[in-house]
Amino acid sequence: MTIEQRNAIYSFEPALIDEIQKLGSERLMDAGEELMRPGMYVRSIPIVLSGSLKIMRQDEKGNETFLYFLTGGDTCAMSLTCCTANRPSSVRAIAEEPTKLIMVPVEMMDLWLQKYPSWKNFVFQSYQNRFDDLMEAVDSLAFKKMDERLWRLLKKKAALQEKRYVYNTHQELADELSTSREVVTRLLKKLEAMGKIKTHRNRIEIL
Amino acid sequence: MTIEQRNAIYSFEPALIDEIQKLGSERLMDAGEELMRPGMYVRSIPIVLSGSLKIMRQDEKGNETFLYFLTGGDTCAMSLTCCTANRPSSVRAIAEEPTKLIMVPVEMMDLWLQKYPSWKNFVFQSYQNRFDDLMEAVDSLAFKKMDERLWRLLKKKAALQEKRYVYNTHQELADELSTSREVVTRLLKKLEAMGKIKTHRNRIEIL
DNA sequence: ATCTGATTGTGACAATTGTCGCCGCTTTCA
DNA sequence: TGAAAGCGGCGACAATTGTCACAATCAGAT
Repeated sequence: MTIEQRNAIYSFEPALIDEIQKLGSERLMDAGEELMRPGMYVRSIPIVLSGSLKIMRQDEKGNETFLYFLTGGDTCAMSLTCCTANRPSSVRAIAEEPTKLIMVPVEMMDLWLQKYPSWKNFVFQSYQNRFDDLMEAVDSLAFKKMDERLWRLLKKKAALQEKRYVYNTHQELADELSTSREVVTRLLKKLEAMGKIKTHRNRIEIL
Repeated sequence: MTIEQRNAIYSFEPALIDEIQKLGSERLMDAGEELMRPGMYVRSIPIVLSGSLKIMRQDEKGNETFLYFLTGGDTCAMSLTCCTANRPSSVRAIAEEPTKLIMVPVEMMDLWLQKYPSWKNFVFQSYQNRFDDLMEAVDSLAFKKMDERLWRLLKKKAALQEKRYVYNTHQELADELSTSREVVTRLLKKLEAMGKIKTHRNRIEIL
């Protein structure tokens, strides 16, 4: 997928697309590769062209919890704010699958905000979408029990790649839910008994 | 506190201050009064002049959880996005104490973004601050046990008004933490035994 | 083929949190 | 003054989640 195709979604002006292609640099990431970690200073804004990024929050002791996914056309709100304020990231971003990004230098942010209405819309739309995503994460953490959180995570992962299978170990899922491996194993058994999934090694089938 | 005094913080241009005063309308809220509820359409952007707003997330079943406070100079990021996109609010905003707001008509948003650099900075700064606040809320929900969440909430409430006393019932605290009254009572006893607080009727003393 | 490490399964138990019932005290208001 | 409602305290128990120990199974490397 190219930036032109994304254009259809956000109606970037042709001149803006030119600039993005001229000044931005493409980056290909393998699944599991880390784009950003807490404390890191970000000097360019990533726009996802294809694949997906998993955004995680980390506490001081290294515990993690999943926040949301970024997919095609999305950008990281954290980058937008961190870049402009020159502050370090407070989240971790990992490629969930092979992912293609275009990295836009932070210097363009301000200029384009003035110059291109579509860029301004894109930025504001991104903030709004990320707020919604965070609200969903808060709902899950505050109101749902672990079994439902696990089930929702599995469905979201399956939907991402439009596949029936989720390729994760119990430990990986536990890390994303900030719980322990045994708990995930236990709840997966429960979901299996309920007929919602079928477990395999390194792979879970959504029914 | 007037908009001029906040000006020192955000360096609003004099012309912008004039416009805010001319076009905005002041609103006084009693403690506990509701400014916004989920599903409500917002047609003006509130800027807090004095006092504080409590922002809560609600799920479909009416459970609530505290997200963050807005205090002097803050504005609601939800309003910024909801107004521009004409979408209903997804949070509840309640005055935590007697609170003075200035309500700015949403029509000004776009215009001022072009016209006043300080407004643009203000808006972006607000997004960033609210993101930070939400991250703190997520940390609390994902990584902290109830006793520490309660303790942090009490400290935050005390700091808000720079007082030793927090005037809340156990039930109110339970609602903000999305737990039950008994649990709060139990944990308050524990905090009292640890010498961190002293409980009174309708009032908790932070030591 | 065998070893090794990663993955999954399981039982027992502890800690935390949620829920119920009931009590006594205080405040409010009729 | 008396009733009702709100507030806080307490004990018992259930449900959920966290933790530990250990076994069984699978996949890949040598």
